[in-house]
Amino acid sequence: MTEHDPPPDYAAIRDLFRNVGIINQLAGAVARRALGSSVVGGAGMGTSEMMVLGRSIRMGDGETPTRLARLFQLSKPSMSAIITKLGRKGFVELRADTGDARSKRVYVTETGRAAHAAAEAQLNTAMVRELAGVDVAAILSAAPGIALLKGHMDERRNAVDGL
Amino acid sequence: MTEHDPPPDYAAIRDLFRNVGIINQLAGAVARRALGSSVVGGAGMGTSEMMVLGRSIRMGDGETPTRLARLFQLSKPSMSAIITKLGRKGFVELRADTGDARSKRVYVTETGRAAHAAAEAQLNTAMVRELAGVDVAAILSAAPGIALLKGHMDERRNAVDGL
DNA sequence: CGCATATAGTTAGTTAGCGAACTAATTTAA
DNA sequence: TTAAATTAGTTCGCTAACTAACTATATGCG
Repeated sequence: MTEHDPPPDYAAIRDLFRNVGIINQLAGAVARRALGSSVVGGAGMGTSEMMVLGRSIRMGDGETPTRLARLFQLSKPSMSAIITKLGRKGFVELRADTGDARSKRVYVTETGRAAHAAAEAQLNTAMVRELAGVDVAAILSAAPGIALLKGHMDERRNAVDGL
Repeated sequence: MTEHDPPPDYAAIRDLFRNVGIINQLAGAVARRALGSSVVGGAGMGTSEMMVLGRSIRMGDGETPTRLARLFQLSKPSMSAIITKLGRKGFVELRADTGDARSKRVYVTETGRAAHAAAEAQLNTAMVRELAGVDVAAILSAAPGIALLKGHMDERRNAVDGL
């Protein structure tokens, strides 16, 4: 905290943030198009739904909506909406938490797992197509700095909000 | 284009995109808070308005809304809305294009320049506060890779949409 | 010329996110 | 032990983006 800040390079930092914003937007568009339709359960899947499904499959399901909201830095109402959509498609199931009647637990159904696998294949295909002809290693060289920045902002935000 | 793609590291790339998304979201929240109120003309300014104003001041005004939309990779209606807001605050002025009656030109007013300067100062302050205690150089090491990725996706999108 | 096509900007309607405020359940502490 | 404070999830209303479709002007070609 208490540091002798050297004059920060505003322009370079602003550029970085702006490029991050543009990448995010373009990547979102690509992902949306890839997921837009034709996923197993019919009707397609939003990128946020995909993220939640993926995390629940890879890291284990049974999380509460609030915990998922924090994990993805989304507000509780947003996560609530995402889970509702996943539920309507039959991709997740909400069960009551035995022992805390306020809480719910999110479980991925078999249908959900299949839909996620199909969607992930489409995403990977789109990603390969999107990155065709680019120096992937050069791009991945940005990963440590980006991870650092993300970690720092995460912490700060959590500090401000009191987790 | 025609390349023997080595097996791409899906997980690392997905991680990068996800971190980019989270940074974007958190940075947006910080910027929104910084610009939220108390800018010259009263009532605050959105981050997109700020971007348009900044570009028009730094690189020269008199662009058409459509060209600005393309520059920022926003849809025409979105840019239209941004310009309308800037106009209502008196930060920009729209003049007819002599020679093409369909077209308009966006000029930044003196008020707009003052508002932009004030807002930029607030943004820089917020940025310094946000990045306090972090290794800025390490973060900026991500800039080249990010710029490369952004450039690549820009090109691809323009190729797809036919500019 | 005059019609087909393309471009500039706007309008209408949708969507995904947010914050504020609410209800219900739990925990803390007087 | 009961009142106050906290936590989980939802509802409401807002904002800023999007796409699709429209109007008006420009351009290109038969």
